[in-house]
Amino acid sequence: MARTQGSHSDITGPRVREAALSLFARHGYASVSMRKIAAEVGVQAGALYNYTPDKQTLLFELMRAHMEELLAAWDAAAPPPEAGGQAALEAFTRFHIRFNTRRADAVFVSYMELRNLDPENFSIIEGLRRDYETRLEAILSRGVAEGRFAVTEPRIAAMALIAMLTGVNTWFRERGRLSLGQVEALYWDMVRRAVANQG
Amino acid sequence: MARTQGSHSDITGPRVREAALSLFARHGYASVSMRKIAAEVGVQAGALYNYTPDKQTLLFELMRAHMEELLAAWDAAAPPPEAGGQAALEAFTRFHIRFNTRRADAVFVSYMELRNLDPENFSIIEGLRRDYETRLEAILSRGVAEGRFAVTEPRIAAMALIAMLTGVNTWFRERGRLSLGQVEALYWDMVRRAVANQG
DNA sequence: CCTTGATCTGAACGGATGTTCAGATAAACC
DNA sequence: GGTTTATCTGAACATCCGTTCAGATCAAGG
Repeated sequence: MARTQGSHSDITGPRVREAALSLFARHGYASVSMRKIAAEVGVQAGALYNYTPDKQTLLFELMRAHMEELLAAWDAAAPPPEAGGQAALEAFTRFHIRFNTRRADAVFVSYMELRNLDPENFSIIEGLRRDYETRLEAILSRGVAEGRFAVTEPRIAAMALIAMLTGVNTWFRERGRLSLGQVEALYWDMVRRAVANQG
Repeated sequence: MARTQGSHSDITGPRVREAALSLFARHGYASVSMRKIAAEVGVQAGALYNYTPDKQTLLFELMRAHMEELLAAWDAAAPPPEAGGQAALEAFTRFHIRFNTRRADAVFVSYMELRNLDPENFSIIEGLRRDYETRLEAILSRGVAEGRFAVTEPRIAAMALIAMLTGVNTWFRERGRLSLGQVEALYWDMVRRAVANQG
């Protein structure tokens, strides 16, 4: 087994993943060869196999790591259960925009390359995605129980809101006209009204 | 030039495009070889070059046709300008869901394969996409002028709503629990409230 | 200082890729 | 019915693919 001791592989491993993520996001998994990834790292193609058993696993591990970091980050940032549904929904909205815009490559790859996953790998990633949707669905249901939200189909509303929020990535640029805080406020306004009880 | 007379090429041309669209949607442009498309049509790979100059043009024409049909279909379905912004927004919402769910493959390809387009082809498709967003932006601005919508950033709201509506494609299935009409109603409810003036 | 073991190179493998083209095929026209 | 013309085949092309592996390299540990 490689990487068991403190050699420079502890550096090269992350560099392989970074190069792969960046290239997969820009050109697509199928269009990026192991030789191109190796060239980006400054190494020959064969050396990559010290860090991944094959190309498919490299893709899968990138996606799995991203989804698990997403879930862990939200679980760490979520308000306590005694907070109201409204507060939780605002926190979720702002969290999702902030987290996803900082990891645009990983978000992009985790969505676009699903069909290049082996069936077993696909269902694992799909399961993690469902877990994330379920977090939002629970918030919406809580708000309905409190009488503050009017949402007849919480699961579908959760998917709709996540799609809307993830869409920020297609146009947001760090140095654009609007700051991240302004974008969060704009979207939170739409989210709040979309599910509010009195409208 | 091929296809100038009434031979069976008038049949084969569309069959090539259908096979390519279906395969591109399922496996991705880069993963689908000309030989696989040819096999789906029941022909050898070389024969495809009677219908497209190369693989890139085949992809581009699929995307261009889809975007132009989308714009034409909306322009034909849009309420007259004297109709209110609210009526136009409802029409847009229902149109977008209906049109996109019936052409899931084309929608999928036109979004996922953008990075596999040559730069010139990319900017043409991007322009058509902007045209479509502008249609919705104009509706939102009209509603604001009428005092019925509260939208401070119509362009961003348009992109947000389109992202939400297109997300239907990721989960909607023809024979699922909800009919297309019910889905339209659910999303129209969220769209209406997200931009409504009084909330 | 010598051994150990992780890491990398460079070549090789079988196969797939987009595209071209000479020649076969067959349908449409005069 | 013979000719034209569109269409298709089947082979060939140069190139790239993921992956393997014997041997070189080189830093660390005893």
